[in-house]
Amino acid sequence: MAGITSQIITNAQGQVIGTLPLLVNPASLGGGAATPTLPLHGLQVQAVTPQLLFNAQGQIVGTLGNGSAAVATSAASLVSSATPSPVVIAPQPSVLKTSPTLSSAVPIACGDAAKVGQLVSKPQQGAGGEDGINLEEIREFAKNFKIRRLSLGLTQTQVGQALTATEGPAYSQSAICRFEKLDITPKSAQKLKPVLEKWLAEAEHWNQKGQQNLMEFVGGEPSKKRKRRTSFTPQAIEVLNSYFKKNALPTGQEITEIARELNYDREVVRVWFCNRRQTLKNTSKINVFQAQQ
DNA sequence: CGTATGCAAATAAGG
DNA sequence: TCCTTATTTGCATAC
Repeated sequence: MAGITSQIITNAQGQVIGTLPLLVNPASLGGGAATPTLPLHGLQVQAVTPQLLFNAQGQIVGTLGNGSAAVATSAASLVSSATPSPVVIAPQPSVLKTSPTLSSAVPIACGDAAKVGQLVSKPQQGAGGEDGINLEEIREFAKNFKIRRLSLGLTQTQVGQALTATEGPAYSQSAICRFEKLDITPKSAQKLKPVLEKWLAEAEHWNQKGQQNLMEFVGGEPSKKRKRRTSFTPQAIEVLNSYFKKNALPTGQEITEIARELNYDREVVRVWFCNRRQTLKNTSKINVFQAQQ
């Protein structure tokens, strides 16, 4: 049935590290939801480096040449086709419903939002998501982004750190990874795309002026926008849980005291209780439906 | 070492 | 100010 949308280049670990542009998603039926964007990425504008694609290790993993898309079969292993689905669909450990007996697709509480990677492979949405988001375009960009990032010889971590330095929201390696894999909601992707687009263009700009400039650009300064995630010690968790067991909704005064005792920020403790309540509620909700079996 | 991912901290939005 | 609900995002660690 479904053919191959493009050739996927993977490394030895089986991770996708790039693709060879071939066709653009033929899946769509007569709809012709063709993207206005060109099938070719307009990134060879700058021939900073040859038209070769390297991975972080400096291995040649492919070329960007127009026409002669010869693939260098060096140490890197190329897996063309053989992949049933163009986009990897995350396992999504969501509630499994293997029981054919009852086809009750009860939307237990808040089902997890579908990821771009899953959505993009579908023709249309049903109801609910009236998003005017161009998933195809995002998918295209994500693929493109990865190739260009690799061409600059940058890692996800470097991008994440650099992004934290520049204006706009900060993101971690995880975020970059998820964006590239499209393991995020369309909304998030839509928000991230312009940020990455702008940053990447700037990075390429500096790279042209010399790799030293790129590294300078990448090695920005802190400038954190989002509060760093707190990591509670196991001991603190224990204490918090014991308090929670006694009273899940402590007063402001009590929160203040607990925070002082554990030596954590008051706000952090308050949020911990909020999240704890939420988790408990969701968990029990699921159990109600999943009780049997 | 770089990337992928589970769990949950942080944030957004509406009371 | 702080709650709830829904969601986004990152630490820690597995791969």
